[in-house]
Amino acid sequence: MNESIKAAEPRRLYQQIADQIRSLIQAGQFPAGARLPAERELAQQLGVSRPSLREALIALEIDGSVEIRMGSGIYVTAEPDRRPWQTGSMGESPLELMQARAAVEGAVILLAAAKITPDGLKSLRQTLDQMRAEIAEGRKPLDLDRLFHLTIAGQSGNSVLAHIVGDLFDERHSPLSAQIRVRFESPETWGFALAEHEAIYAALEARNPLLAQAMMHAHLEESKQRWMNNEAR
Amino acid sequence: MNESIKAAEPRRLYQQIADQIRSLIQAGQFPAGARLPAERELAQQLGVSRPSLREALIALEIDGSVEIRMGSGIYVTAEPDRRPWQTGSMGESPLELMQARAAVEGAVILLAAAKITPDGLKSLRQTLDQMRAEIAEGRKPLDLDRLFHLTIAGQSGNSVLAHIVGDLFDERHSPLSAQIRVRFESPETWGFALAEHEAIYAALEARNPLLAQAMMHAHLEESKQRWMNNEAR
DNA sequence: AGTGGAAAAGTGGTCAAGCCAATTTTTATT
DNA sequence: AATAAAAATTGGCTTGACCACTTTTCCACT
Repeated sequence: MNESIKAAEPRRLYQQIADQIRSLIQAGQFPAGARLPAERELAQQLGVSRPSLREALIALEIDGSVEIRMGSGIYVTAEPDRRPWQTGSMGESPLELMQARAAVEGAVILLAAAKITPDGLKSLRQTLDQMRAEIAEGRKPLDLDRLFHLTIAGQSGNSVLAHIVGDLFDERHSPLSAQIRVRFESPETWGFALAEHEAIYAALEARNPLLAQAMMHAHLEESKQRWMNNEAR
Repeated sequence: MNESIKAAEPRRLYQQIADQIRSLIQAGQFPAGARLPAERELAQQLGVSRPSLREALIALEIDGSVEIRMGSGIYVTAEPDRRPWQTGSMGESPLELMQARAAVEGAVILLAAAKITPDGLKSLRQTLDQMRAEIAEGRKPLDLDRLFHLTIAGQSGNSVLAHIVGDLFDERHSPLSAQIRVRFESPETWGFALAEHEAIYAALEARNPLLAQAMMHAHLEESKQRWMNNEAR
């Protein structure tokens, strides 16, 4: 384990160290539940200073890879055992993301339709109008799309859910891997998406939770289909 | 800003510092886009060492609150502007967390009931048995409770959703405020929770999505009621 | 007066060494 | 053999130093 960290990389050292340790865990050198070498020893083995290693361990602790016990040591979490789903499917995919959005945003919009305020509707109206203008000018209304969805989430009156929707939209539920930014709409399809937004808006305006949910589900399903068609090319 | 960190807390210092900085950001002392004081200065102001502050900044960088630029400074990310719901309701509460769990876990268990595997059922069965044993010995089966819920989430076959449920369970969707670790069950009520888990299990075993969802909703609602009763005392 | 380049200052990045608190292991005592 | 105390080990935090990068200031030139 004399693998010194090359200083040629632009990435911060702690990130490199953390990645290296993750690799060692993944490779089975430190199985779940195992205790890592002591900080002083591990730092020496990796050829870095102890504070730098500690920074890396913070990152690993935050992402749940390790558990640090003072006076005792650093343990690989039993995470494989704590996330039984990892025994099954392989990583996330845009389809999973979409399914998750359908599940969450479907539930969220039920709440939102029941509680939506005049200001909320007004805000959505404005967002839609701005989207229309952007599309007419040939631009991609990404931020407005986001704003539309997050405004609805906000109208649920539940900030935890709103937070989740925001994270979903920003694809922050990819543990590490999905740095790919998935864009479901393409330049040609924003018009369709806008029409679907309008249908969602109408259902919210009518304060019809089930219709709103159906419209949201339809929108997300169409969006997924459009993406799949786009990917197939 | 002479707010020294009290050393009396069992939490790690970096977490305390990170939380404090998050509070300052949330309070508007460092608005989005603002540059924090230099590390040396900020450490002094907070009454901690610079390496400890750096550890906290790692955590903040990872959760997206700040961006660290070498030679330039530490900047608050433009994140607050991207969350319109913050103009509305005020902070989270355990009730909101519970509502969010009902929404998400309700959706998740629909998927899980349709796809549950024999191994999944076996794992749930084991978890329930272990919970029973722990309760019989007067212990609080917190980890097992978590495992039960996360196993179900895993059986949804959607790792994004599973991840969300895990985050919800670990209360990672509280931006700042909910450092209160909410424990919905009390020593006396684990027996009830276990019975509710059994009902959920039975519905999953019967592969009845709507029944499973109803059982999950009932469980979470009862759990909430028990917590509220507990809080009222 | 304006501009460009170099130097200085400021900032984060990393390291070394030391001491303290918590846990584990070893040793001594009963 | 069991228990308590001591020693060793381990992580937690601090101080201080030097290096790499960025920004600001200063000076020379046009």
